[in-house]
Amino acid sequence: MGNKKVLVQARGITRSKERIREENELIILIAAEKVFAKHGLKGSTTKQIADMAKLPKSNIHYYFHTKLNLYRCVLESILVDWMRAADTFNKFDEPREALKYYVGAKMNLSRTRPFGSKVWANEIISGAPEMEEVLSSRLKQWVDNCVSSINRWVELKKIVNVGDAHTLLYMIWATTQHYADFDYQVMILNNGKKLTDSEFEEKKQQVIDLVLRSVGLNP
Amino acid sequence: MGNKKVLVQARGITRSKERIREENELIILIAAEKVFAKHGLKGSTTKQIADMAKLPKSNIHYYFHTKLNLYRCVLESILVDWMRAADTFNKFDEPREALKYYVGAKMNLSRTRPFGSKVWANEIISGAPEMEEVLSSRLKQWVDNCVSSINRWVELKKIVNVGDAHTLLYMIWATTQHYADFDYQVMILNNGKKLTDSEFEEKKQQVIDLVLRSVGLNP
DNA sequence: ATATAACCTGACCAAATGGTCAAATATTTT
DNA sequence: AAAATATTTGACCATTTGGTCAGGTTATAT
Repeated sequence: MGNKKVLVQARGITRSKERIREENELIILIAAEKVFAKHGLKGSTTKQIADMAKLPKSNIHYYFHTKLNLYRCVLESILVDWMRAADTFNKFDEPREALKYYVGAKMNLSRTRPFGSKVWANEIISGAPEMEEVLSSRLKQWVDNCVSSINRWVELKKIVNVGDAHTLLYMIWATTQHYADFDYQVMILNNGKKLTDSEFEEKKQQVIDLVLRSVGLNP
Repeated sequence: MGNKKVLVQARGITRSKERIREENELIILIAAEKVFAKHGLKGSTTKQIADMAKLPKSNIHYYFHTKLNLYRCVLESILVDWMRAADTFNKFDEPREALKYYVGAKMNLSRTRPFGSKVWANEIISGAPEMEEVLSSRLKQWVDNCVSSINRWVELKKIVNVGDAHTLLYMIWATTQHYADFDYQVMILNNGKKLTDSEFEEKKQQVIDLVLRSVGLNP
């Protein structure tokens, strides 16, 4: 069999260098997100991540050099999704719509990316050693903006006076993220069964209704 | 100087064996709670705990044998406080009082024992490998009871129909524990300053009001 | 007083871990 | 085709870690 033919055939099968890097980095990021979610930064080992990614450990270091760097990349990648969900808050002027879509978006994120939420939770619980800057700059700015919106709604008598707007925001964050971070507990209290998609949609609507009523809006 | 006198004097200063064990176990438990809160089970080292307790590492092993056993003891000790707070829920028949005191008790716990809350959060996020039994027996039973109370209130038209009572319960847990688990984030968004006692009392009242309104009660 | 039991701790060890490296293989460029 | 570049991976290493242990000190029972 001629080498050329084999090579040509191989071309169709083998991946280009660019794709190889892209694919492997993604595989590793996904594996790392799961492992970090379960064990935190210090508790996770590169071996565990390698096994989860079904790659040799050296390969992890080849693409991300150090565990800490990989961890930061995971956090960065999660941040992108979170910021997109955060945007929905400012897409609507009316509190009913803004809150409804924001809470919905956060609930969806907890459903689709629970490991990411857990990694963030772990990071914050540990005192946010790697995310200090993001928190006090990007997040702070977004929150300040958000707080202004809520205060304006209060002034316009569109919602009741909730006191400090942060309290409302924290309630929304905590409640929606609970379904990701504490999914294991939720499962146990759901008679040991994971929430089905339709069950989850129910909960989502219930959370939205609770939030709307909490600011004096009738769902 | 007679030996007897020295001995008698010494008696007043030295601790009895019983007290020594009591005191050291407590010192170690408190230190371990802090370290586990920050790094989780796998991420914490016995050396870190020893340093925090200002005792040699061997001493930690002398009293608790293994890291895992110490971790379980920390969880057990936190559970006692949590169960006490949980009791307040059933002390009142009227939803307004029951919810007010329960939310208040949970907020107080987040304030007084934030490290304990973090250890629990870490444990649940990691899939509750050590607490499976407690969750599916003791906690499940308490929650079932709680759900019944809420459903009864709905039937008696004392609160609005919240759908699944678990959703309300999760909102309360998540929101109150947020002030412990994410205290670092709360601090950063409070312009980098920890909440003062009076600020915290304000937030507590605001959370209570949000919860009451969320079930259709006018605070 | 003396024996016994509990407490204390530095020295030590086997296993695990993050990371390196050189050599092999695969793709791309010239 | 061959030189250059990128990927792959097993072998290896220094450090860290949970845990042990022997030998010491301190309190208590007889």
